[in-house]
Amino acid sequence: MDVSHILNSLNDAQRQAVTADSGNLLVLAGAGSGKTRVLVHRIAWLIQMEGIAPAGILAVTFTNKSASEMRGRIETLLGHPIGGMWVGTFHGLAHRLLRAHWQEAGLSEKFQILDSDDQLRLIKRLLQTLELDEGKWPAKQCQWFINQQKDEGLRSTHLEHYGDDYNRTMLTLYQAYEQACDRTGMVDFGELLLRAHELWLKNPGLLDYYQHRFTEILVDEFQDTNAIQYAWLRVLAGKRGHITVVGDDDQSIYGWRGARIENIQQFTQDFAPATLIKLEQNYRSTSTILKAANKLISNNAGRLGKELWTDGTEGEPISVYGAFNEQDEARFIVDQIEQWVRKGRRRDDCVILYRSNAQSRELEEAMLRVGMPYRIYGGFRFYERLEIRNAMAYLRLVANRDDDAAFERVINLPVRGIGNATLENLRTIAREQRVSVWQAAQRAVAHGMLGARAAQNVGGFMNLINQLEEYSAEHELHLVMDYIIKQSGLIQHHEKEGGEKANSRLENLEELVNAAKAYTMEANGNNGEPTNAERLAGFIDKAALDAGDAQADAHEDAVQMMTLHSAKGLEFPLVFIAGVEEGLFPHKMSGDSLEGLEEERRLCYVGITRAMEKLYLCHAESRRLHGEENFSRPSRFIREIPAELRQEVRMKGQVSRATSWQGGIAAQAMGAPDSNNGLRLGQRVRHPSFGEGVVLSCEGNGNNARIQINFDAVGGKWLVAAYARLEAL
DNA sequence: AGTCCCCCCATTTTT
DNA sequence: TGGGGGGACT
Repeated sequence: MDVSHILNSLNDAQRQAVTADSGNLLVLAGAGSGKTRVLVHRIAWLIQMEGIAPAGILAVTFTNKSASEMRGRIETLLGHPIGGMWVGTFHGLAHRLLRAHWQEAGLSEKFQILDSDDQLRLIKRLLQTLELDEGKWPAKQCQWFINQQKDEGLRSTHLEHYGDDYNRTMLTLYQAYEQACDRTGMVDFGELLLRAHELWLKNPGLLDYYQHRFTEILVDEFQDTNAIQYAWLRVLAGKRGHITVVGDDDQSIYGWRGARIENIQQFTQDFAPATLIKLEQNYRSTSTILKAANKLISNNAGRLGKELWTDGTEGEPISVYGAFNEQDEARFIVDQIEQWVRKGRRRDDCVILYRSNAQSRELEEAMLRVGMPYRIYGGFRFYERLEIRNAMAYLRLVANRDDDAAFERVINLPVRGIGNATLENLRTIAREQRVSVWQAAQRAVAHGMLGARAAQNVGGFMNLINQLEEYSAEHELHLVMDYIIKQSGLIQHHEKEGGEKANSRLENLEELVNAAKAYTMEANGNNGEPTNAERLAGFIDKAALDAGDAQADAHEDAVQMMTLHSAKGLEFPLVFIAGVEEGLFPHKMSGDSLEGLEEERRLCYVGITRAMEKLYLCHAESRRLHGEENFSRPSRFIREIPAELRQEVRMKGQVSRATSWQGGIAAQAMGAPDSNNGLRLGQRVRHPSFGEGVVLSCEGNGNNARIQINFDAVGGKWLVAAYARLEAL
């Protein structure tokens, strides 16, 4: 068989990885080394050369985006649809299993996915029911606790029944939460994985079937797997299964949400015998950028070890700009991008990366000031938007009356005179009779347990839902969606809000109708002819599992802005990393533990390796944070890059921010207006005891003048100009 | 039921 | 500094 189309475009290491004997394989794939390509080509190799049936292959990713990208690339390479192959996210695959085996998994046939927002709402309600003080036990923290347990594979029954107040409270809550989910057939994200794992353990026959079916398992971004994902894979692979994992321990940046870097570090032992292949040739960056990245990451301990190289050019040195403050930093970056654009390059090719979202504001303002188009990644995605969630809640109730989360969301939205007292009544009934709130409402209305008005309003709402269901039985999904947003009164509700916001909400609702239509076509293509009810349920699952895109309009040539985390996997010719300062990056919340610091360093490694041609690292002497001025030193990460690869960008003599920042003022304060030996803002100075620093600002005049200096060694200080004995450098 | 005000908080994000 | 959430007030 001709395999040239699979192997031709590959380098030696890639080819080795693609053609490695069927068995356990760890591909340690550096940034920009062709990781996805190897995965895709290996799948093609297994099918076309090893004779593995597509249905024998399971490919796992973390995000829907990479799953669909992989699916597309496999189909392109094979030249035909993937057939029986399973390609999806951990959660998507777990969901698929649970839908197929809901009985064995101990679930209701109509179980629904509880996303984070509904999960949080449920926890808040439980805290109230349990009469726990929400000040002492913030719902967010409780949610965090529960998810953390599930990520570790722990149910409430696994936890100790003693311990301190915190442990006992969390245990009580966790138990109540599990009961509430079971009662209403809700499955949260962690539960999908946990149940799927338990499904293996509790049903040996089923496990055996899947172990024989999936003889080849491939996992992307393996360094991001958490304990339960790892356990799930391990059980499935069993003693016989062959597993190929691809990842990069140096790009493990999600430890804080349960990812275990140990999983990749110990793979070759845990899955022995296993082959290790390193992909170190980089096709993205200049050698300068790669050297910097290599050197930086070499400060981490316990690495599997890997050194990126390129046969490309050396490129420009890495520019380091020390700004006075965050405004200066932003302006500098905008300046550089303007120059780039003037040279005929695209704004699309530029990205500004930052450690925390709060940093985006200043940058945005600088962009707006000069009218430069930009796009910020992050924020709410389509199915996370309020209006979409509201509309989807109606659809969910149509599919499943016992969906308490959906019920609570829309029972009084738009307002239909059902107040908190009525709702509390219903909740109590539901709890006491161990039924869903919908069922409680039915009983309450039937037995006259509510006031006349409340009963009428609740009855009206239930009629509406029933009516929607009747309609849905006989109409296409997108028509149902359209009917819902009109009949429910959601349109009027959002219209009332007025303004630009209302417009965009209404547009989104229309878009939801389109999304439903698109889903129908997609579903019809995949599974023959699903019934209306099946399509409806499928659409609801899709919305929960795949929140959709953050932004729809991507046509304008605009500068990209995003956090370092969300930049993983992307590449840009021109990269700026802003706020490379101690306390911000590495962030002070992570800096006190070695693991935290090393993860920050990996994050920096990720940032650097995004750059193809040119990299700027920026830091500011002073930065306004939470309303107050902070002084910080350049990040240690800058120093960890060899000096010969860096180039300091000289600070400009003047900062044109506000008048108080005009250069001459410091000199004036020194009693030497217009002097050319005087100090200006940004000037480097030496103090006999504090050492070297930079002039930041000054106040007052004559003998009372005070100068603010950010010293390298001791940080920000105000000094009386007359006594400061400063020496200009 | 809706608005307003005050207080508190403040990495990183996918499913 | 600013946003979000919760409580109190109209």
